[in-house]
Amino acid sequence: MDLDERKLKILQAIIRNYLETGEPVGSRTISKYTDLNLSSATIRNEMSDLEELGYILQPHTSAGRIPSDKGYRLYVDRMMLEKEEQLNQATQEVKEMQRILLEREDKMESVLKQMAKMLAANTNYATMISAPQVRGNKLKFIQLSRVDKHQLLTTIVVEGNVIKNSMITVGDPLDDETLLKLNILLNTNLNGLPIEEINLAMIAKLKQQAGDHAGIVAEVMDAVASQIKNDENIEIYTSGANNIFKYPELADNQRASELITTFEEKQLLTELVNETLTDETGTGIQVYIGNETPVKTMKDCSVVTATYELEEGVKGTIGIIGPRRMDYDKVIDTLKTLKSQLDTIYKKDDGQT
Amino acid sequence: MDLDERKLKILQAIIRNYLETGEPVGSRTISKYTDLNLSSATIRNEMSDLEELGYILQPHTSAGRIPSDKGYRLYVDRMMLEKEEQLNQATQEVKEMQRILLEREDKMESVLKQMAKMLAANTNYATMISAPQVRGNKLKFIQLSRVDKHQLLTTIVVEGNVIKNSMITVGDPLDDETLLKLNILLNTNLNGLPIEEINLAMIAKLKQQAGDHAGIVAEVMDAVASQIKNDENIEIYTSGANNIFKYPELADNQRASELITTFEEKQLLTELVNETLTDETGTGIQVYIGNETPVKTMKDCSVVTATYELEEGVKGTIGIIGPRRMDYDKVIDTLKTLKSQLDTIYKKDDGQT
DNA sequence: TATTAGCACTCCTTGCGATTGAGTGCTAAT
DNA sequence: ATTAGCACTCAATCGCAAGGAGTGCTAATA
Repeated sequence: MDLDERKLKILQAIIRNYLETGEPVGSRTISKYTDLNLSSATIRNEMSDLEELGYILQPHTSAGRIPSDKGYRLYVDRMMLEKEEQLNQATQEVKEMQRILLEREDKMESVLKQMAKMLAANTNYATMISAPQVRGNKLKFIQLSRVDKHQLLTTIVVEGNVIKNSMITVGDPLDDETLLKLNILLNTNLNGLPIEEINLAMIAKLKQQAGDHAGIVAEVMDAVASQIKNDENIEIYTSGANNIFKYPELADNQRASELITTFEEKQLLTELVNETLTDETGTGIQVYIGNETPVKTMKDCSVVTATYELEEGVKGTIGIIGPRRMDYDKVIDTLKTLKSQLDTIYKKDDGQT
Repeated sequence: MDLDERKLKILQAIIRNYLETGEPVGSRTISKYTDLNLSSATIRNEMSDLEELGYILQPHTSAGRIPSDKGYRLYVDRMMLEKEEQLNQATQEVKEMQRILLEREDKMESVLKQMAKMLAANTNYATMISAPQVRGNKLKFIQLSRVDKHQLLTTIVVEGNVIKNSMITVGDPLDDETLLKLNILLNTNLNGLPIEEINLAMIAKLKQQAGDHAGIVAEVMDAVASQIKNDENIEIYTSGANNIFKYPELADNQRASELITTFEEKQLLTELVNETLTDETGTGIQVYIGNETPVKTMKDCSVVTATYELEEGVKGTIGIIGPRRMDYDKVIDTLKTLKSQLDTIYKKDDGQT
């Protein structure tokens, strides 16, 4: 037995209807719904077949049918194919984001939050956005400055203009000359170097050259190292977690509690980000249905993600989390638009910010 | 009619029992519960009085009594008096926090998150912590550095070692001498100045002295200004929002959704922080019961807050949000301990970090 | 006079059976 | 191959009675 055209149409009708209502859909509904002009009895027979094939299932005898994960998967895959080439134009909001993201100020945090918020408001689902991650971690600039007698400020800039500061407290005040020497020492040795390539030998050498001020060098290196650690700790912004209460199938205490924790702790979401960033498909849009999602607490949800690329190697993930019966069509459209616009930044003026 | 000793004891018994069970408590329960050895009938009479006085209320006829906000208030106030002088010693965890907070690195963010988490885990309520806020906003240090040909890095340090960076893109590369001049110009004019005192006249003067590079000065001033704006945007960390699901009276969709939104958006929580920071009582611990809380979405909750002071004028708020029938005793103890330990930092080595 | 025992009354909760209604599967007719 | 018709299933809903926790009131008691 195979999926002929008619079965497909019926399946589609079932899914569409279920997405709208959230209720199991019966044969009579479909017999009116589709343009096939078939009686409910015929539909019943077809539905029976579809169930046998695993595309739909019955919550209990004498109930209507609901799509299975397999059914959703088919539906989504077909939809993705249809959409393949169609590119929508960007809204004004997206253009504004583009502008601000390019500037890469510390406004970025608030822009991403705003973006998550906007998406959540538009879609009625929960959303998350990971801040763009810099892969190439070359040191671009290091500087020690004296803030007052006992305090030095370390400023570290890495490729992609990620800036990091830290304060160092010193016992004896440093004079200008020493400070200059240290700055030259650090910059000539470290500038342009990928952080990963800084090894113990190099640190030892620097310390030796710093003489009395080896302690300061050590603290600077600590600050650099913590940059790497920070890197594992992806920043993620979420919004619209409360939207899960709009879908009864997610709103019971048990599930809601788990989901809320997931959104609040964000730790688990990093898995999702890592997953999407590595597992590249052609389109950059990924759909996880139910158990397919890498985050266990979301096994009753569907997750649609898009990876965007601001500059070469500077990538982030946008995710929309909703119930299985999410409006895939709209969500994928929205993400596709957003993604293509964000990507445009990179393609427009290649390389340089 | 007044509250004699016996009425008070009965009220206390009702509240204690209700805190434990969450169920309306009847006269028979109390008659066994207390050491007063009174029959349930007597208790009934007293309860009737207590209800008339507004300390307790009945969800419906033929149900037991539950405490009213007024009842809780009396209970909490009395408890606070009893606790007045008793100071508990700090746990190991708190001591560790002390150490890290003192260093005021960018680790602070993760420490505060950790702290919120720990509190939530210990108490089974939702928690929030606001990052310590600097009041005195004197500029301590400004510096422009060249990162590459077209990019300048502005580093601004204000009192309390809050650091801010921003990138400035310039068309024509600046030579070292110009850069040095600009740095001297900015520092001699602005160093030690409270941000509020920087006015248009001063900016105009600086721009004039900067000549060709007035644009750069303008951008630096923007960065300084955004420091003030940031100030309004208090950083708040939350944890344990999922705990609200443990209390049926908060766990219905309507309420849960509102609360979750409050925790996620955090915007509303700043009101709470502002409230607590201005409205100082002696102890620094505040208890808002039900409608007393400044955040409307929490009208069915009780909120206990503590303000802590790391250095002079550097304050933050810790809050615990739970149901009305929260274990006030434990919560207040915990917060009191934490607060006193954090405050100790300030009192130990006054003024200087 | 304060306390208590007793009793009628209220009203929420629980359980249970009957009813309803949407939907199916099967069979026989078209 | 399609459809009409019918018996059957089963979750959901309703009504109702029983149960029980708790109150308020009254009259007896110490």
